[in-house]
Amino acid sequence: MRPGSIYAAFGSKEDLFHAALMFYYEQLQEGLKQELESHGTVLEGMRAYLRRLAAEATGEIGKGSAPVPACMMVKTLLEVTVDTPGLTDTVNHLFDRVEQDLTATLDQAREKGELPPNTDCARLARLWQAQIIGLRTFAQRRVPVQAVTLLAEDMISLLDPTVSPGANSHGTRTH
Amino acid sequence: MRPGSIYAAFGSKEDLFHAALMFYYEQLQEGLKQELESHGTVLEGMRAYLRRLAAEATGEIGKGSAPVPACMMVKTLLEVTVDTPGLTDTVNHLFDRVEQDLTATLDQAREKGELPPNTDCARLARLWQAQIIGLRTFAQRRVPVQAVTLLAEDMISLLDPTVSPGANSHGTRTH
DNA sequence: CTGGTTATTGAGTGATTGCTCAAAAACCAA
DNA sequence: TTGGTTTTTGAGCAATCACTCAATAACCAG
Repeated sequence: MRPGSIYAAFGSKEDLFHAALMFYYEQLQEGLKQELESHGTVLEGMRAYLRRLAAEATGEIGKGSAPVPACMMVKTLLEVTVDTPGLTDTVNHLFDRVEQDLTATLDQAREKGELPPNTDCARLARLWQAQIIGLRTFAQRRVPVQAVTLLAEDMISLLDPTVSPGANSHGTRTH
Repeated sequence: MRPGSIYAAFGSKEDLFHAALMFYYEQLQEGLKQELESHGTVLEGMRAYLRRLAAEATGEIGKGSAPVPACMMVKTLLEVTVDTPGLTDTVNHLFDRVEQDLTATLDQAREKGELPPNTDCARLARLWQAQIIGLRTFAQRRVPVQAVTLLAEDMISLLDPTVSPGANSHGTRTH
């Protein structure tokens, strides 16, 4: 495809990028949905999603696939400035939607009794979002695969409402 | 300053960027050192550092200062590719150094009895690093200042070896 | 096959980028 | 002040970038 076709179809580079970002978000959403559907509890699904992100980032999925690159939404968030107001709005809107998705998911978990009834799910959703961002970004480093895997497990332990941190993975469990 | 001066001083755009990254890392290091020196325990210093990052990112430092932009190292990590091998090496080396700095700091905490003696400090350091990345990146979103502040507090609670997550901030403590 | 619609292309254009360099300016020890 | 060194500058150059458009090709219902 040459530039003309693309401009005919999308209008401008920014519009194309906008469409790509939307598509990317839908893929993210789909990935979480898949994990939630294939696990017994909501929290198990979310934990599986974190593990999946770690596996994808390290390229340890089908063993033949290349590592998934950094999160497009994060990359965009870090590059937008005052002179890209359209993209700034778009990426912020998408992050809001991710937050809403996670909040709704955690609300479900709370309703099912997987979380304490007084849990502030919006707040917990932001904590999960930060973990996802931290995990995927960390995975961009040139580190052993195991460092990413263990990081995901540590995050899962931290976010698990039934595990006490005195017995967490930085101590007794390893070495 | 015009391009000629800069090229005379630094050689190339990449060399200039390299020097800027180094300087940036030294500032990071200095910031952590300051917080460690002005607090009673190592872990208190590290918690204060997380709060400081949150405050800087939201522009709530002296109330007159603009929000600190996204982390230069993270932005670089997410942008380097196979055709910028020099920068890839540099940024990975700097992340390694941050990991070593955090590991050494946590080792101190362990030696002082602030952490269990069997703590895997390198692993815990990576968890801290991921929290810092997640916090600062999250703070780039157009969200209420309080969302960032609470996120930092939640991370601090999670990383606190003396607080049980059943009594964490997403439930009983708030609302 | 035909006519009309849609998609793709090659060739280009103006703006920006990364960089160079000779000349001018600033600096500075003797 | 002078002579030599260092810094800065303006002008410019090749390459890339974002984009356009007339011409061509592909498609497709009748």
